[in-house]
Amino acid sequence: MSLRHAILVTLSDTEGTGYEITQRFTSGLGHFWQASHQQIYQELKRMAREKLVSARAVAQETRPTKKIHRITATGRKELKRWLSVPSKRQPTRNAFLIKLFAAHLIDRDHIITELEAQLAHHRDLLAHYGELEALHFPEPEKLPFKYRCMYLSLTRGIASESAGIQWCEDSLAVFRK
Amino acid sequence: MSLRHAILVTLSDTEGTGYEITQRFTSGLGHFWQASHQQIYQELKRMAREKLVSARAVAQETRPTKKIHRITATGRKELKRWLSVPSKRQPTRNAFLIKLFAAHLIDRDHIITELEAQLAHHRDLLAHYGELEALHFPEPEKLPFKYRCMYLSLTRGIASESAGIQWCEDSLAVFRK
DNA sequence: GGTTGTTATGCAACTATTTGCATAAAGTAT
DNA sequence: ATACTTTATGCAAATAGTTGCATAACAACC
Repeated sequence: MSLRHAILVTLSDTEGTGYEITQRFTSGLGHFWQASHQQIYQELKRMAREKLVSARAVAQETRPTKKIHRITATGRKELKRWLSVPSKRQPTRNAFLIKLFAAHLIDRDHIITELEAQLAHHRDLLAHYGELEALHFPEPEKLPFKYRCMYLSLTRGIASESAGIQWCEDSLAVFRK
Repeated sequence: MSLRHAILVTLSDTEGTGYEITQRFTSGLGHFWQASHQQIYQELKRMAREKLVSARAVAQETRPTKKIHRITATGRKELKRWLSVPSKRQPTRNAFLIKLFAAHLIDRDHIITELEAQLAHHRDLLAHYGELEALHFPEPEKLPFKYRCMYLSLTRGIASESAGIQWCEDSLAVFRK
């Protein structure tokens, strides 16, 4: 049940509508926990029912009425509780590695194409993380503790993608040879 | 729908019961795609209905009757089809990184404990992969193509865990300072 | 003699996620 | 003019995965 906790994290600083939370997921937190707007709206409804967030409707002139969600004291307490208990690990699920495992059943071109796609994706993400780093964390050593933590989660992404790139390049070399 | 394809991969060489397939997942393929026995039994039932596998019951003297599943021609065709189309990537879901992102809300000891747990887990996995490597792939350059592919998927695991260890150690240094 | 582990299967209930659809109005680009 | 994107919400159905339980017999260990 981490989706609700991820939502609580996005709301712990700033209140927001389902739409805004969806955007925060797309740009920031979503790199660690992806969620669609349908999921987020549903979860917000449940969270409101359980008093983890409060919702107030705000009518707008030109745009549809929006519902602004704010974390409650209960929500904050629940977030802290969750942060303090060890989380069990997500099960790994990587379809590409299953394919590679059985790659001898198809021809090399397919594998190379997939490997290239993986490589391109790792490179895109790494470039994106690099931009975030340059933009938000130009001097990481000088950051206050809070941003230092956020920066660390970004470095995790950078490390993963770098390792992924290296592995893809090495593997491509094997198949091209 | 990769579970069924992972099952087809395990059956592409050797037939097996739900129980045996579960074990194969636990030891081998399960490093890329985890699945419980309940899931596997259900999926096998569906796959039998759709003629991707055939099942035959085998009575045993001392043990319960078992159902041996074998991949059919249709199943093999479906596996090849799946292997040849680019797979969309699994959404990332890493609860630990959400926690780290919001780590400033709790005290450092909790974060250090979690980081140590992550580190221990990465080390365990790396050690395990190292054993698999020594056992099954002592001389990777000399492997026939099929085993070369399997070996590559193992090296992916090794690369990921190594990167994870490095990052955990670096991050722990930040928090301990 | 009792507990634990292995072999072997499965149902039922629940939670989580995905996919497809629907509405509605304004802004922006071709 | 027309098409696409953005803002803003949501329902419904389907698929996927988790958790808890149940059965049954033998083998190994203490």
